Amino acid sequence: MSGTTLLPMTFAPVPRASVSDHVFGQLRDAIVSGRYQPEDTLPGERELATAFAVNRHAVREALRRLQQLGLVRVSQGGATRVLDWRVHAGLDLALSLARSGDVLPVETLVRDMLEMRACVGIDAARLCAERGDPEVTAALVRAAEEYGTLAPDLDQMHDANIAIWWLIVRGSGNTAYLLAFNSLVAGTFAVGDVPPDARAAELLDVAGHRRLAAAIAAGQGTAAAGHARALLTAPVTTPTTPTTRREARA
Amino acid sequence: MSGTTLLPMTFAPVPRASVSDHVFGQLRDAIVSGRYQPEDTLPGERELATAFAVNRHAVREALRRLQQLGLVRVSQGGATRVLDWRVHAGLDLALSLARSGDVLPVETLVRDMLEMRACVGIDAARLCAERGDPEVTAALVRAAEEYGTLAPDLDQMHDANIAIWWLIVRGSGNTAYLLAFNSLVAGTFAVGDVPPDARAAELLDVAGHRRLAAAIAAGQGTAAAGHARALLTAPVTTPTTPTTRREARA
DNA sequence: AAAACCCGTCTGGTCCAACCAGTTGACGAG
DNA sequence: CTCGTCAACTGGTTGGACCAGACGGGTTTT
Repeated sequence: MSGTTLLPMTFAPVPRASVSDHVFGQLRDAIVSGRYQPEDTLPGERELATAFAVNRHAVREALRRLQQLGLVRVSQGGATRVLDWRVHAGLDLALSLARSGDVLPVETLVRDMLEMRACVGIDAARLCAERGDPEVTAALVRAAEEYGTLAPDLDQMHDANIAIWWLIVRGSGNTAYLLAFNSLVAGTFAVGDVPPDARAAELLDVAGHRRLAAAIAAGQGTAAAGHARALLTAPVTTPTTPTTRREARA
Repeated sequence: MSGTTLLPMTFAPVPRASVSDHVFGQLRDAIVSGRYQPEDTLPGERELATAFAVNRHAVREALRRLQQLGLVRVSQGGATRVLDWRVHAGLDLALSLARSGDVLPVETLVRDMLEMRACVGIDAARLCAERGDPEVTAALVRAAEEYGTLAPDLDQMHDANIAIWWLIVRGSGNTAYLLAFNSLVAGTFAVGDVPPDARAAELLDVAGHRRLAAAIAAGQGTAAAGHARALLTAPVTTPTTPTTRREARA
């Protein structure tokens, strides 16, 4: 317990990207940004290896990840072809899309993810109320109680908020919702500066979260959905100074 | 055109899985089925390589894919640890979950995916009506027209149905919806025998799809959402022999 | 001339062997 | 007992070699 020197917690662990991570990132950006069009043939592995100045194995590992994401289709003997990510990529791509922001405007992607969060969250709240495990709902009420104690600190509230919604999604018993929730959380984290201030109003609405938890614990699906809607649709409909924040692209 | 012998189209291309695909599949199943618990340490790469009787690179490529899915966390120097997929995996895992059905009951997963499809589809229809590109809505009306001509053939209707919904989701302008839709479609395909008969009622409702397309083309968001709900919630609410099928948990 | 075939050469797939680079933990010096 | 050191892990990277499937152009056949 002693011996650990106190450090400012503003330090983030230095990201140590491996060689194949770099290759993956560059190829991913090149594909999602359209520099490689669908059905284009990627350069051969050996050629890519020399171009990136890395070993061929590193290129192969990167290609495997791209294949897993649905960005390329590799076939022995034939060339590796680029797929249309709008057709073949799954929600996990949102994370990658967020990281390399030059694909489509970051704020559009954020809006999309918030919309989806609302859509899924509302239904998850309803389902959690209707078929939620008493244990989970109890934990939810408890979490909603403790949520208020973090009142001013938005960062802590953000984490606690995610924990609350994780309980709700988990309690809905819908695995697809759970996985989609994870994808959205990861994507939101990746985009970094998500909530300008619209999220703040939602996060600070302690009473709203408490009402939501109560409705779920009471098994009132419709009421729970209503409270969830009140919480989740606010950021989407509130434009928050429309035509500002458009820099960071030059 | 000549020379190609006529073949019954019931033949499916033989799946040629590479070595790393096998390794990936086995490790994935071992993890999602719980044979490896979260925080467990996976055997070393060299050990896995000898266990699978393959080269270490094949193991590494498989591990990269698992990492991409959010199933493991690898760190140089330290051991590769198993992550809790319910926390770290994204919606793309649904496909893997469907493939190795021993994780959770297949029909539960199908129900979850249908629920999510309804949730997303309804909102996408509303958004497509409200902010859909005229080109897309026109194509949608056209697709809905042609949809009826495939009347009896359920397989063709299934494909055409996916095409229609792809247009709607695309027209909604929400990239997250689009990616989630792709994940769900892939997962549904992977599960194979999706629609017992509940889907049939939905697929055969040609008029319903036409109404939906018309509402979207007219820009009537609420009406579109209503028609979408009518189409999409039927399979979910229809229990198909209610209190049966509850086994597969012992 | 047109169709069928064959084979060189390209692609990715797999393997072996070695070494680099962090992490961990046990062991010995203080 | 504490602390530094170091050996023994772990994954990360490299090079080279060979196998297997696909493609394309040239040759043969019709």
